[in-house]
Amino acid sequence: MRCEREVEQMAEQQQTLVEQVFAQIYELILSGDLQPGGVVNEAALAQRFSVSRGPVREAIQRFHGIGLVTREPFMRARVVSLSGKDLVEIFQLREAVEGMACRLAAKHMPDEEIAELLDDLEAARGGKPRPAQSGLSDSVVDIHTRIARGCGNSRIEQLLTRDLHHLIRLYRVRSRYAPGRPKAALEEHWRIGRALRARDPELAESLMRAHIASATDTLLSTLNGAAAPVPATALA
Amino acid sequence: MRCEREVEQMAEQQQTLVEQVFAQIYELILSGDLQPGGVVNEAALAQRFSVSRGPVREAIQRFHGIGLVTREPFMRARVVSLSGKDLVEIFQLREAVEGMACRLAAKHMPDEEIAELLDDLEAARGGKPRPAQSGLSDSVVDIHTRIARGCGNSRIEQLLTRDLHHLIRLYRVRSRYAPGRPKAALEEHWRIGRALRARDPELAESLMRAHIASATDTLLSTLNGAAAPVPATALA
DNA sequence: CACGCCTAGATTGTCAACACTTTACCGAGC
DNA sequence: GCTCGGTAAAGTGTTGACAATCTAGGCGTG
Repeated sequence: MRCEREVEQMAEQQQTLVEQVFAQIYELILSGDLQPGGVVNEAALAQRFSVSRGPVREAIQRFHGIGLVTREPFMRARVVSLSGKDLVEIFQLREAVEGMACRLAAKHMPDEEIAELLDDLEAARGGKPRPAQSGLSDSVVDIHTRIARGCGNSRIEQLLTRDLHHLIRLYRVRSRYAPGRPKAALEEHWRIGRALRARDPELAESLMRAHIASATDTLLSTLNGAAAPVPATALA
Repeated sequence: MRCEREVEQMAEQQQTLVEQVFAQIYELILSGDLQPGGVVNEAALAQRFSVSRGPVREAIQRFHGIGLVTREPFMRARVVSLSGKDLVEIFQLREAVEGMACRLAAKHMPDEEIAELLDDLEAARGGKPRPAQSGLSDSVVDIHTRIARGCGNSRIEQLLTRDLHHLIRLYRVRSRYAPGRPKAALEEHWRIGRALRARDPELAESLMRAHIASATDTLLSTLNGAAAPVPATALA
């Protein structure tokens, strides 16, 4: 009755090949296996995933729509390569959107989530590496992601955690921390957390914006100074 | 040497079929031929454009990436249908991003563009329908688009003029103006223009945010009041 | 030795056929 | 008469083959 691909299908959750290929290519990009600016070879990927080129092409078009891949007729598709200018632009956008997310989070985020966030910040400030909370608690995700998730606006959440995060994570793989910045960032995080607990939207927004603006400054000086790979995500 | 499709290719600018199909489907969506929530039939579109289903599928995947089309395995693809909640979320996002765009525009927009903008606002306020500026001057585009273009941050510009505009335009086709709102909007536009000319980033940003927040309020009451199609773009 | 043509390989673009899934319709049974 | 199952049709998912294009390397000519 069913074809011989049944087993495979079940193991793959009845997903479409396009979905799987999309996810796998995404992994390749994040892991650095496909580097920014590197070519995306349809045939090679198809062979690697044991599928035909059709699904691979469709997945690549989707990446094109998302903005992670650029494409010109008959030229090879390439993973986007962000210039310093691009990164600054992204950080400016983040400043506006995360500020708004923070404002909304101060209004809508549940009390317990804020409390948990403050606990984690406390632990981080103390330098202790969090008491390995058993199970897959999502309290390990960073403050920016948690605020984005807690802001109650799914479109803002998507933009911050998916679209922009995608781009910034491209440059995370071999990131190094900017000296001195993490400590200042921690202090700023702490202030933001308190503003959330105080349910002060105005303050929360302005603190977050200042926080990211300061990260942008650090980013700029890093860009101008070293030719080293940009530690974009280590800044905020 | 060349194949018999040469003529056709030349006429179509050597574009890829995927590109053409993408553009044509986009037109169908904007024109209301493909309605929000409506199904996107691959075979029908392929036949309509005289291509095979391959390019159509790839174009649809790109729309999926952009967020204009939703898709579930083996279910038909559908044009996104925005709920009232979605629209409010989009307007909140716009408030943040257009505010930032306005701030940046106050810093970076060229003097002559600002002057031109103020001229057009003046004409609009006077009620005169602009002296049909010959040629394809882009001064006819609305103030929001012009500020987005003039902010100097291409990513913000893309988000405002492409991604979000796409979504909002879905609901423009048979839009009706909210009574009284356009006049207030015109006045707010005017104030924003003056803040730009004064090169006051703080003021420009806060005015724009207030402008969009006010449009959001109107949107909300429209949503709660009438069941009529939402005149989203007529608000700001 | 440099430069340009030009041929062969690699890669992308398009298509038509086939496999699979859902949906809608229709008749049997209660 | 209504519901439940099954079958046909419509639609989506996937594939391999073929066409068009770009790219790299060899060859001859100046």
